[in-house]
Amino acid sequence: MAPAPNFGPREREVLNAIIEAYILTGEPIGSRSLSRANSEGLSPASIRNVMSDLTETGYLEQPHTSAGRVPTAEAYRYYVTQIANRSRSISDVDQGVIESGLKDASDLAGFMERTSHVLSQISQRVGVAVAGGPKEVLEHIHFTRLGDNRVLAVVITKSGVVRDKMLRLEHELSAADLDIAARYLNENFRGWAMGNLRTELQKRIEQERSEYDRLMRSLQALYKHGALADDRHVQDVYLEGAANLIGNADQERLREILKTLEEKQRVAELLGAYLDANQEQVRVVFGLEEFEPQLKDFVLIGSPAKANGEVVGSLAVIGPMRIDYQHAITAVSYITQLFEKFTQE
Amino acid sequence: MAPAPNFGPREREVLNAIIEAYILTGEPIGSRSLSRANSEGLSPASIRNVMSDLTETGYLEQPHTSAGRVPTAEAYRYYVTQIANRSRSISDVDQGVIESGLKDASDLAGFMERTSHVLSQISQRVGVAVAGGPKEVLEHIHFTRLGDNRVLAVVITKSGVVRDKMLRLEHELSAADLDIAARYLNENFRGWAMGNLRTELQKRIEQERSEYDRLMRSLQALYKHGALADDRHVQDVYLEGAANLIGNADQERLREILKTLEEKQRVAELLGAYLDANQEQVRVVFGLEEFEPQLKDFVLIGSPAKANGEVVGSLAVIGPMRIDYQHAITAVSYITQLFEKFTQE
DNA sequence: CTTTAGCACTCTCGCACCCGGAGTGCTATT
DNA sequence: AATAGCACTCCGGGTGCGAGAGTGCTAAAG
Repeated sequence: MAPAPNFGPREREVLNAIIEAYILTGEPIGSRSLSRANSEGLSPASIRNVMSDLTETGYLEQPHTSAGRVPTAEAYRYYVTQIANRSRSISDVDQGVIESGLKDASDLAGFMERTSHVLSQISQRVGVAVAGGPKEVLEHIHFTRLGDNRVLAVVITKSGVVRDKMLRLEHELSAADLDIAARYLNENFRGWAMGNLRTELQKRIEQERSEYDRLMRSLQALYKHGALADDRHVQDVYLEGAANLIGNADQERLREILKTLEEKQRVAELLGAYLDANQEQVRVVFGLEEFEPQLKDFVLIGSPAKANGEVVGSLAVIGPMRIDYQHAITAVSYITQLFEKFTQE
Repeated sequence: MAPAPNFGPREREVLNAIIEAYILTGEPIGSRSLSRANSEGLSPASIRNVMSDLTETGYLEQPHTSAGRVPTAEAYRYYVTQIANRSRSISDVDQGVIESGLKDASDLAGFMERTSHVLSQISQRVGVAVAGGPKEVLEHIHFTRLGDNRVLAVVITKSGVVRDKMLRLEHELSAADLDIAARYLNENFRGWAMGNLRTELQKRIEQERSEYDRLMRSLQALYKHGALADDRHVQDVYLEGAANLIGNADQERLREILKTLEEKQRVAELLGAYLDANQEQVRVVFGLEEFEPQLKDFVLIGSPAKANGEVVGSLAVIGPMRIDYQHAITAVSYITQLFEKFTQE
């Protein structure tokens, strides 16, 4: 509750010890076992007093009277601020897992897929990687006639995301018309962010009142049918490790969670909502239930993925609050760096 | 066991009744309740005799003595042959679900994604849709320079699958070189199956001994780096409804199954292995454990998806043997027809 | 005033036990 | 051949009990 907890060193140590023990074992921690584990010597009774205080200030909970204590969301929040100040060097074994997992990724899609895999492996939770978004920059666009009034639009962005969409037009457009439209877009908009491009193009189409301008008519038809993709359909989501959630909840809850995570676009929105383009570090977000009630007591550990300074995706671990934060944070951080190297020209 | 079961009408009826009741309730079926449900009147004792026979011939099992009977794989196999002869008309409500679920699919990827969703919804099991494969026919290929020796290859197939791959070449190729290579491929190989195309191209490259042929050198570089995609990386897999498997197995088993289904390429292989290009109907496959031990006691209900006569993907429902076969079969069958309409020129 | 030891109390969990319900197999009867 | 009756089996749920772990409180010790 208190945003700036008034802990003495005693309280802090006990709290940290409880959190770490709980993350390890998953079972409520009692004063006796804690005193035994922590060789510093501090009798169970004293620990009990501290625990009692921490329970009152809302950092600990008891599943039932005469059970051990369990950390609350507030406790984890505090714990993470502690961790942020520690050394952030990644362990050798994690580094090995990541590099061997990502080494033969050749394209962006492959990199993202492997990233979600590696993240789930290291964290033993759910790994997510999202590619794309409205900030993506146009590299090249191409239209292909498929006959029967259908056109396939392929958009390639600078970071290497490829987006294709089949359009069903009302009227036939000739191959020449399509070529002209593509050339116009490539020449005028190469290097534009997709979001800006869409609004600008819309403006130009509206300004061009002469109904007989052949090019503009083509563009309008193509644009109207979504050749440049809507914001929400422009993201690839790679998600792995759902199986790791088994055992953390009862069946009904588990089913709800899996259903939620299966809606990949929703997951992409989640990351988008909580990860900030300006953030420099990995962010740990509690309170996901504000966005999605099913994810109560879950935590998001994520970072935007940048290519040449622009955000082109995000990486994250999602799981229950009982999670090895140190591991997860360093892993996300490390992969973020690899991503920048991977995509830089 | 017996490939041609020597059932009298009595046995057949009892067996069918047991299977249907078990599919409905999921609990072992006893003679008493069966006699009560089936108003035809046939005393529990008589039913017991029949059951006893069926147990000996391997069509029924008892979880333990003095429990009801449960159908074996053999029983389901037999049951499905029965169903194949019944009316295959789809129910109105299923039809509604399918059509509303698929109606605003504009491109192939969207269609397949919705298909997996709809299939999982109707069957209450796992829905799978796979797009692509070596039989896909080339419509158009395009190369884009991305700088730093990297080239993005985009392959569009006749049915609308788009496949992109980023290549890292040893030597730079100019935009002009890439255009020439793309034009060569488009002019010579449009309409070829990707599998044949690859082998033919390889042959031509080898025949062309003159090291100084610029075009062939470009093609070789592009081909070597997989511009035309390997067989196994050429398939998009859409899988939904994993959450529906909860409750059908204990936690450990469930975890294994989810892990297995997360390996999408493996799932694609599974469908490829059991669905035959020549089959005209929906196929029901038991004994998946031969392919993947984790899928013991699971069943595959699937069909290849054809576009203009060529197999370009597959649709299926996967789940435990206790499944509503009638529903699932008609749904897969119906969507297969929709798919053909959707893709035909 | 803080820390610690002691003690009574509480709650869960595992185990043994019992009993009712559902189902079976067998036998005698129609 | 079909059925009614009957003894038997097994699971599952409910109950009772004791061990273990943990707590809160109080009183003594530093």
